[in-house]
Amino acid sequence: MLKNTFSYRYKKAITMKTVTEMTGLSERQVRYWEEKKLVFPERTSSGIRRYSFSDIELLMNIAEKRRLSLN
Amino acid sequence: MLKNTFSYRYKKAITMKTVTEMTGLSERQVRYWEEKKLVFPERTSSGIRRYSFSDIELLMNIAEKRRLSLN
DNA sequence: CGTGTAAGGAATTCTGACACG
DNA sequence: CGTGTAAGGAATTCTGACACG
Repeated sequence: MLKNTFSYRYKKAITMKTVTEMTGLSERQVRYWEEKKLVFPERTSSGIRRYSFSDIELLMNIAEKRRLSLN
Repeated sequence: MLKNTFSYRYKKAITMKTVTEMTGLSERQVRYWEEKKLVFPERTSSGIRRYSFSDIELLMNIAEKRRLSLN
């Protein structure tokens, strides 16, 4: 059961559109932060990025910290 | 923490391609079982289906039962 | 540096239908 | 009944580049 719990959180299964909707970030931002080695999506065989819920939380944390540093 | 655990499992965030890869089912099968009221994905504003990990487990359970009944 | 955007192509998704059995 | 498939269109995703500041 615990094992499954973790797999839900870390399983890379979510595509870009859903990520931008859940985080409020733009595609550009999400890809840029990947370029900066802040997030590491997997890729499907055709090159589509797939993120985990954990990745999404990470992105939201980064965004929040950035907001705080700007104010 | 527990609340988050459940949200990972039930959050509708996964699109068709990933579902077919995780379940081994065809798109046709997944859509047909929806037609039969066995699974209930959400839809994005543009009409794209989104499934949860729970949905995927359900689909795998259905597939497994079907396999057993055929043997 | 961090992000928006237009460009062009490729992969994904959708529906309704026909086929087979 | 349950599933495959071809059709056509729409939405998504990708990369590399230019722009701005």
